[in-house]
Amino acid sequence: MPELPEVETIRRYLSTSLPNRQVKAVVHLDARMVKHSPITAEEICRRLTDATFTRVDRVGKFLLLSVSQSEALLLHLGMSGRLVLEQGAVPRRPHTHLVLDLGACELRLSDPRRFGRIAWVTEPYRQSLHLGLDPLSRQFSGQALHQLLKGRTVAIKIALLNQKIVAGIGNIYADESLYVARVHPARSCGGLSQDEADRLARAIRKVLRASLAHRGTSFSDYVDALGHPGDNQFYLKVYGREHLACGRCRSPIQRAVLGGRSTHFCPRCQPYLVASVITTLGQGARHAEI
DNA sequence: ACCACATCCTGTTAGC
DNA sequence: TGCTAACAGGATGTGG
Repeated sequence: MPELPEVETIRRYLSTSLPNRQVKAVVHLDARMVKHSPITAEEICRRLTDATFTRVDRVGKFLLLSVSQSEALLLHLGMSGRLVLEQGAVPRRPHTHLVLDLGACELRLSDPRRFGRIAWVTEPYRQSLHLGLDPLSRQFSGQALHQLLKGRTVAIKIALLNQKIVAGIGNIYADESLYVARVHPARSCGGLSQDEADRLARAIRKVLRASLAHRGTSFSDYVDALGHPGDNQFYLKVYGREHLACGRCRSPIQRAVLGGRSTHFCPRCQPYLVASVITTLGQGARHAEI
């Protein structure tokens, strides 16, 4: 699933190859992929035709292919989206929903499950997308995270998936980050201490940066803009590792369902009860015995 | 404001 | 072996 590291890997390649390229023609655009767009698929085709890309940005898991100071093509890869630059002679994959003729090559978006999205956006982008902090931005810190989670009751895993709080984390990196931070995924997010929020913020950055260095996680569909898979799936510590030994304590990794999403964690390294509560319970038990 | 749950979609896999 | 049903999940919409 393309999350921040995967989308950023694609962005880095496209930002070296797309700017100054002109769209000779919109060869194909499936209107079913155009969602929450202020203009129709037909109008998107009109604005793209003969337009020249100026820059490529990422906001959370969204890609923004700008054609001017204030207008951009917005792409989201959903679950199974692939965005690749290919020669026109290369056969198109099934479920290809967008094809832009760039002269020397084609930019193609395919997405079997169609959870992705194509839209047109105008400045200011970030406000219109209602996204929270980018975890790789300067503003993201343990203190900022603690503040964002304060007063909420949802499980921390669910909060991390909420793009309005932090933008870019998906199911894989939520589980990986909580494992590194040693925080149980079902803990109420508002109940995290400042120290735990600090650990979690550091873990999120570490996990995302490591994945970026491995050019993303290719668990099922993800490939980069050249069609190559990433390597980070070989470095996952909990995701997809149910029943396998925890790398720290050898306990079997557990899988649970949280908010309808499969959730992987080490029950020993990520205790549901924090140390201070266990101490209190212990004292209570002693009192009870006396 | 916050939260739980349903919805979209198709390829893959588990189960009978 | 071959069919059907369950499962995977990001964002959004609805109802509480």
